[in-house]
Amino acid sequence: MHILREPEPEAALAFLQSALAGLKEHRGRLVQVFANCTVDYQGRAASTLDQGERLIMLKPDGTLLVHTGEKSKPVNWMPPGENRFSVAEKDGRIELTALRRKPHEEVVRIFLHDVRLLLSVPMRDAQELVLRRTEGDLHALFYAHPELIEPGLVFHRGEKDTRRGPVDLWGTDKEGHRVLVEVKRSKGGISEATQLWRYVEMERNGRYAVEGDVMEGTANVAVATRSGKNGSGKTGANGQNGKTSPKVRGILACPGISDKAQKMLSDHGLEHVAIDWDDLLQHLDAPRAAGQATLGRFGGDGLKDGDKERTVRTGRRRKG
Amino acid sequence: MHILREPEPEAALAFLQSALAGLKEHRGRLVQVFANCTVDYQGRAASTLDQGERLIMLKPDGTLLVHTGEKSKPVNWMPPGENRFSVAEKDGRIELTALRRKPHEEVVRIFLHDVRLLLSVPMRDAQELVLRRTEGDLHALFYAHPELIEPGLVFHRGEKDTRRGPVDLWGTDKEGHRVLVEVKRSKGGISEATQLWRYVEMERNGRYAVEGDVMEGTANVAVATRSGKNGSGKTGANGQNGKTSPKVRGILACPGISDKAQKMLSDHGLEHVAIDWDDLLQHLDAPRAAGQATLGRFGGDGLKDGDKERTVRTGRRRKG
DNA sequence: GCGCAGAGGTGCAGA
DNA sequence: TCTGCACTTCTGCGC
Ligand SMILES: [Mg+2]
Ligand SMILES: [Mg+2]
Repeated sequence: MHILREPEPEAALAFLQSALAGLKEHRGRLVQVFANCTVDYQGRAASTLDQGERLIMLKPDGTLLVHTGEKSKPVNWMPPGENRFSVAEKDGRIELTALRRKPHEEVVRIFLHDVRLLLSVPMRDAQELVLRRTEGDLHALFYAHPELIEPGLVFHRGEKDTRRGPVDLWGTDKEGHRVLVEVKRSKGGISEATQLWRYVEMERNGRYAVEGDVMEGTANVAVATRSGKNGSGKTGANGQNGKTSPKVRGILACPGISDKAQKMLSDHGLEHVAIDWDDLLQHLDAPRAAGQATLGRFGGDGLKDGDKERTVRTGRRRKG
Repeated sequence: MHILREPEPEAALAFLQSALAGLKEHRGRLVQVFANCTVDYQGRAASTLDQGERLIMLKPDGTLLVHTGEKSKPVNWMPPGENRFSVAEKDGRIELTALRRKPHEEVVRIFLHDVRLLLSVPMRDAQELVLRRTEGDLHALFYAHPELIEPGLVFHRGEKDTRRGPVDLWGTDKEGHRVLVEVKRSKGGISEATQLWRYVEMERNGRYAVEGDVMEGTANVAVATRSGKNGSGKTGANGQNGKTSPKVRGILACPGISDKAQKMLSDHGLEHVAIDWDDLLQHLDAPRAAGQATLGRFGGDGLKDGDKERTVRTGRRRKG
């Protein structure tokens, strides 16, 4: 570990040159510069940042972060990749530059007016984050236990590709109707409702599936029926033009939904199935063994009937 | 500035207690801990992270960041807010905890097994980032110069609220037809095309505007015409059922578009107007005075005719 | 490399 | 506080 406090410009330059050269040594080091600096960025956008005290951080994978004393996001940065760090002296001040060519030509130039502290610290870390309560957890759970969405439902596919992107779950209900389910880990907004509609609209209209252009004057068949004045009433049949069959249903499975989202669903005869994470975690939670998510004991319970509001739980998942 | 290298647990504890107490002193300090640690998180989701060397960073605004030697995003974190940091010793090891109640109950617990370095550094910074080439720059530019989108176009509103969210620009073309424009700073994907469709579908169908439910059996009128086999042909009139009038056009103004997005637009008779940032910046770029974006000299040039591909440029904008 | 979609997204503005 | 939305989003995954 190397530390240099309040260095003169020459010493700072030497330190940084050495630190950059050794950035990837011995499983990698974290290099930090506390300095009064200005920052210029050019790339996907462009920015300037006048003089102030910030923390500059360099990682062995090419990551550059510039943090101020506020907020959780860096004020300037460069994502990891084939980035080239360089340091040079110009007119008596040190210029630290990060440059990349891919996937966009980008450059961050940092002018160090006054270096307060320099660090180079080895970072050994073999562990990976284990994250639970992800959308993937819900996918696995619902796929294994479609009855949690609705009795009689069967899923044939996860991540089924419509021609408008992949829908989370793809199945058939007990009436034999096609069912598309889009799952969200948190409250659904209008964009999530719209995403579901994008998939369902495609599946309801074979016309759109054609490679070429849609014929002029043809009427769009996507239509909604009443879906309950208060949003929790019986959804009833989703009105659909008789020409397209069988009926295609769309379900947004998530905890809660905004008013606009509910309206969007209603407009197109789509449905919402509510998820309760607390219930889910309370019932599951147990299995701590490594490997795949344990979707063990799972009866038909945890399923409140009557108003398309249900309950579930999750396993776990490794990040990355 | 305080530095403590390879401290004993007792010294580390004392340092951290003092550092946390003085976190907001004198315009704020940045507190860092380099340590071999494990991390537990509970909140919107839940995670565990086994032992490894990481950087822990605390900001005066409540921000907590835990960085590994890889990636630009922290492996664990807590966003700024009314967070409470605390440190304590348990079974001979130090536990650093961050807790918040709003907007969600969340806690990050960090167990420090071996502290390598402790820092508390003052951070004075009065400057704010100036960012250019934002979507907002395009909004202002197009609003002031609708001819860059299309000759004869007039905008009445920016950020006009449809009942499905706010569309960027709202105007009338020279035929007297309603035009909705959604602007994107980078290439448009299927979700951006879908977003535009969400707005246009609403404006084309007064039926959806009704507070109550949509009637069963009504046909959706949104329809596409041929929009060119190669996507660059004459868009022609967007076929629309005669019942809804006047015609409502939708334009996605962005640099480039994916195939699926183009198909989505074509399916619904929506259009794409291409943006060329290089052209824009080349022509503008000049004004460096502070304050509002200068949308000065702007003729009808920079507008390649013939295939709904045009050109523009931007001003600048302050972040926050 | 492109494109889609999730994220403990974060940050912001408007109601 | 909630909602919609941009973001130099980042990041993972599939094609
Ligand atoms: Mg999905
Ligand atoms: Mg917009």
